[in-house]
Amino acid sequence: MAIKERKEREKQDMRNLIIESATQLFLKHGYDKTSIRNIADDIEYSPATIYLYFKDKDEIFYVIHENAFVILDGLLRKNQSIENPIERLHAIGKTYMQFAFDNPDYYDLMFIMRAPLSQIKSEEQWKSGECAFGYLIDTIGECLDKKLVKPVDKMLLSISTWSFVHGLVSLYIRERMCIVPMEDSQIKQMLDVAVENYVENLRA
Amino acid sequence: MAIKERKEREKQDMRNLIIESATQLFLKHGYDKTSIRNIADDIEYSPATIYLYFKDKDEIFYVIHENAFVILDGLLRKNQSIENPIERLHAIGKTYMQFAFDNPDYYDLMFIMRAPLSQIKSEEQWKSGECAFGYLIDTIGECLDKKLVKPVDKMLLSISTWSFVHGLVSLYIRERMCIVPMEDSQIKQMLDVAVENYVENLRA
DNA sequence: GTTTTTACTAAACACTGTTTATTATATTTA
DNA sequence: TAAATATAATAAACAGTGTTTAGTAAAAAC
Repeated sequence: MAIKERKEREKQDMRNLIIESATQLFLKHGYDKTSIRNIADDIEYSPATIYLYFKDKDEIFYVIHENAFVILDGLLRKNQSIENPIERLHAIGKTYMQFAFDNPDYYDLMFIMRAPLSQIKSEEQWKSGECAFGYLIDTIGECLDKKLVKPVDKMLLSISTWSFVHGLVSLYIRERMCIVPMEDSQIKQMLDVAVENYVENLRA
Repeated sequence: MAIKERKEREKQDMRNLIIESATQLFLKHGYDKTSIRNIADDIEYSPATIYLYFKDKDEIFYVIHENAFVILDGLLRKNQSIENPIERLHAIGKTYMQFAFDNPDYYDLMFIMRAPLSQIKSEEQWKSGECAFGYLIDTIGECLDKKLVKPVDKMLLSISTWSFVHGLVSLYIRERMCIVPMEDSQIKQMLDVAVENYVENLRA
């Protein structure tokens, strides 16, 4: 029954083809402007074919979403070599911010876009997300354990830290920082300083 | 030439009618799910008529956007009676957050939605936005002048403070707080504590 | 009373995500 | 090998979107 396995492989290949095309189009033009017909044109199949491999557009969204979390998680964990946890925390913040500026469309998809909840709400699926957030919690836990930062509830500090950097990044990405009377390069520089300042302020 | 004036009045009335209907529909179903045809049905005119009063959907978006900023600005300034600027800052943060939770669709429109830049980028139009943000800057300036908070660049602290609360609020509104293993009411409570904790940490 | 301007709309255009009925091909069975 | 069945792909349609165009009634100006 090698045919069944080949078919299974071909099915997965087709899914990969669709995801690759969708990701590329999405990173070039953004999610909203990537239509099923665009993807179909790109892979030279009819639009209806895509629905043989994915339930709907949300399911494609979700796979890209999952991939993005794997990428971010990998980047964040590259800071594991930094021994001092508060310095590591600082590096994590900078890495997170850099990821957002390098891949604004990924960031949008991950943390800003109104998400297809049916897919995301299930906790299983958030695994890689929980993983990245879990890494932040662990690092902050280490800072607290070693009394390097002022004592405070671990979860509170984790949410606060994430929210702080997300706030800076998302206001920038969604172009609300334009009310600040500064040039773009100056603003980006200030956002960097803001993260630095925030982490320094946590110190015990 | 009273006819011309009456016509002008009628034109403005029609614009108001459209905006009122659009706002009501938008607050009920969200922006994306409010179509020009929905508005047209509601006011009992043809869709094409709306284009005689507004250039496009973005222009309707922008008027609602402007109105929302007037509302928020008014709410924030109600805290002016609080004399201690750092306590006022705390109150402003809580008011901002309450506004977001009470009017998530307004908040979305104001600070999260991908905005029609053509309208918003022009600084004139951001007037009320600048006004609300200006009020934050002024309050923080007062805190700095009176040496109630640790010395730091005024603009940096203003952006940081805004970003912090925006981060908390926007992650909640766009349902990313679901990775935190807590119930909704607990999360909301924690967000409140986070703001309190943040302001306390600023103290000199 | 005739002309001109204004207010409005039906219908169309070019899109969107998605579904259905149909066809051609590949696989299985007799 | 030939007929029956299962699979893969698609053309066409459905219901929706924002927006434009051409045409019609009513109001205002002359």
